[in-house]
Amino acid sequence: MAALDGAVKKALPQKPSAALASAVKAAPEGDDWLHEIKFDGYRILARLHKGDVQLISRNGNDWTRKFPEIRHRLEKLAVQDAILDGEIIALADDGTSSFRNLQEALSARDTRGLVYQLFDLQHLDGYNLAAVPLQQRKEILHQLVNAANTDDASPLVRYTDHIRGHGPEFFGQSCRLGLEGIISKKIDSHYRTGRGTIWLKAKCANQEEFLICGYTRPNGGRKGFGSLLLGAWHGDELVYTGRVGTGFSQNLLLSLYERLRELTSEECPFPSPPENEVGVRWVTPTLIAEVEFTEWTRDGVLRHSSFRGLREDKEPAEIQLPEAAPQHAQVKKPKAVAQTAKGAQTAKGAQTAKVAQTTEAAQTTKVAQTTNVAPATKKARVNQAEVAGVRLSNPDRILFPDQGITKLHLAQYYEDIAEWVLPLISNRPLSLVRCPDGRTGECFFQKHPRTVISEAIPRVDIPEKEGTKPYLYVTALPHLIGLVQAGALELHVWGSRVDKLEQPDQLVFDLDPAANVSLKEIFRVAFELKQRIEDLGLATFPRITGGKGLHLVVPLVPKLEWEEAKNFCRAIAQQAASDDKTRLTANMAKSKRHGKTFIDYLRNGRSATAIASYSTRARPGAPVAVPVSWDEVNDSLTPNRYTLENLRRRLGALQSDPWQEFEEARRPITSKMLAKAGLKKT
DNA sequence: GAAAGCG
DNA sequence: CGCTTTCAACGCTTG
DNA sequence: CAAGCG
Ligand SMILES: [Mn+2]
Ligand SMILES: [Mn+2]
Repeated sequence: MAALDGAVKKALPQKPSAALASAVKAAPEGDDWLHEIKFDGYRILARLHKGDVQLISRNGNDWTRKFPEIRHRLEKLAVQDAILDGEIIALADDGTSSFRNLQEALSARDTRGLVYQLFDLQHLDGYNLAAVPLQQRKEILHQLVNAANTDDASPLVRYTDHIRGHGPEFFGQSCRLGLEGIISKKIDSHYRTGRGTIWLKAKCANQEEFLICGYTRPNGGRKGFGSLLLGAWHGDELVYTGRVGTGFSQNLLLSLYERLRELTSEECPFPSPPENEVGVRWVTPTLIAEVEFTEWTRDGVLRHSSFRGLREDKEPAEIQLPEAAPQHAQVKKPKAVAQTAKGAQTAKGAQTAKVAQTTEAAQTTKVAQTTNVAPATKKARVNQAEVAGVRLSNPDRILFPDQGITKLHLAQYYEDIAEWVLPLISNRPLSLVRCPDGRTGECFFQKHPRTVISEAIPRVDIPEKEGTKPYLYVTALPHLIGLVQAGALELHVWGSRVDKLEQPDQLVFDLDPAANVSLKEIFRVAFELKQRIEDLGLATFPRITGGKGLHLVVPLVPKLEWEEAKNFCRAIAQQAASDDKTRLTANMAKSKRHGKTFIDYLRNGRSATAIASYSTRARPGAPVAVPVSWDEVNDSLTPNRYTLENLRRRLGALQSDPWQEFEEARRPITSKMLAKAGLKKT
C-alpha cells in the first residue's frame, strides 16, 4: 500500500463523507472518462474497523441496523480498516434496480435480497487513498471484492464495473434499455467529497426530489390521499411545483398517509399558494419525495409526474428548486385565498377543479390532446375526466395496484405514445382483454363490442361460421381512449387489415418458452428462426411481448389467404422443430413443451390475434409489448423490461424507430417460397 | 363497464 | 330509485 | 370426440 502512488498514511476518519455527482445533459466524450450505470438505491458509505462495520447514509446517519445481511458480509472482508463507497439496491432479475422495491424491502424488514454495489474505496488499512487515481482505486476494490466472493454465486456485496470512453453511446444505450441514467467519472481523478465536476450524472428522464407540502382527499372509493402537493426551496421561499398522484402501491400510500397525518398543519406553507387547490390538507414540509416527470409546464409545475419513493437520506433544507424549473411560478402572485381544509360541502364535493397540467407547453405533441379533470359541478359530474375529447368515468380507479396507475394515467399513456402505437394498430380488427376492476380484478376476453363500448369506435362486420359479427378497430387516439374507458388492459390485433381481411399483411411467430428455458436460449432460437425466414426471402422484426417471450413479425405484401399463409407458417415451424428437437416444438400441447420453446405459428389463422405493439399487459409490473431491433436482442434485454413507468425513457432516447424498415421490407409469399418450405405449389 | 333485473 | 346480477370468445389442434 | 390452447 505504501508503494502506491498517492496513498497517504492516515487514521481512519470517524465521520466519512461522500463524493457527489453534478447533473449534466449529455455524457462526456473521451477515453479519460469511466462510465457506470446509475443505481436507483441508497448511497451508503461503509466504515470498517477491526471487524466492526458501520453503514452510513448520505446525511451521516448510522443505518447499519437496517442492513444486517450486508453488514455481516462486510465483517468478513479481509481488511483491517476501510471506507467503502457504494449504493445499496434491490436488484431485479433483469439487472435493474428499483427504489420502490428497496423501500418495500426496508419497510417489511426483509432485506435479504438487497445488494451493496461498491464503486469506490476511500481508505484501506491505514492509508487514505483519496489521492490515488480512480482507476487504481477501483482495481484494488475489485480485487478485494473478488477475493471475498470466490465461492459465492450470488454475492451480497459486489464490485461495480464500468466502461472506459464511449460515454454518449453508453448513455444512449442505457436509456434505450429504460434505465435511470449513468454516472461518469474522470479516470485519473482523486476522491473529492462534496459535489464536483469529476463525477457527472446524466439522466434518462427528469427525476428530482421535492418536499411534500400537502395532500388532497381521495376520490370515490380510494383510501388515504389522492395526490401529493410538492414544493422546493428557492432561496428562503418555498415554491409550489405541482402534484403527484401515481407511483405508490396501496400499502405505501397508506403508510405514507399515516406519516402525513402527523405532519398536518393548519397553515399553507407556500407564501404564494397554488391556485385552484380546494380542500387541500397542508403538512409541514419535511418528507422528501423522489419524483419522475416528463417536463415542466410554463407555469412551473410538473407534467406526467410519478412517485418513485421517499428519500430518507436527505435533509429538507437540501431540496432546492432545480434550475430547469421555469421562473414563472415564483413571480406569480396568489389569486386564490389559501384554504384551510375544513370538510366543506360533502366529502366528495372537495374536488380539485382543474390541475395546472394543460398549458401551451403541454399542447406541443403531434396529436391533439386535452387532458383535463372536469370541473366539479354540483355532484353529478364529480370524478370524471376527459382525454383526447373522450369522457373517462372513474379516472382515479386504480388499474395497476402495485404502481398506483389509474385509468386516467393509462389514457395519458396512450395519448403520450399515440404517434408510436397508432401506425402499428390502426385498421386491424381487435380483441380486448378487459379488466374493469384493474389487473388484479376479474379479466375477460372480448371480441365483439355489443353495447359496452363507445359508438364512436369504428366497427367492421366480419363473416364467421354462422352469420357475420362486428369487430372493433381503431384509426385515431380517441378510439384508443374509448377502449381505456372500457377497461381494456390488453389490445390484441389481427394480422390483416379491415380493407383486406382475408389476406394477411403480416405474420407472427410467437416464441413461448417453457418455464425453465433461459433467456439466452430463447434468443438463440429467435436468431435461428430469423435466419430460416430470411433464407426464404422474408424479413423479420422482433417484439418483446411484456410476458415471457418474443414475437418475430414478418411484413407481407398481402397476397395469400389465411389458410395458405398458416400452412406456410406451420411448415416453417415444423421444420425448425425437427432440426432442433431438443430445444423446439411446434406442438401446442403443454405436455410436449417441457424444457422447450413452443413456436406458436397458430397466431397466423384468420381471427387469431397477437398482442399489439405498445399495448399494456394485464400482468404484474404493468409491462408493455415493445418493438425492438435485432441488435438489441442480447443479454441486456428481457421480454418484460419495459413498463408504463419506464417506456418513455426508451422512446425519448431512440434515434429512430426500431421498425423503421418494416414497410419497405414487405414481400408477398411466393410459390417459390412455398416450395422451399416444402409445400406444394398452389 | 353497462344494461337488465329486482325489491 | 338504487342496488344486485349478469355478461363480456372461439376456432383450431391434439390425443 | 372432448379437452386444451392462446
Ligand atoms: Mn407468446
Ligand atoms: Mn403463444
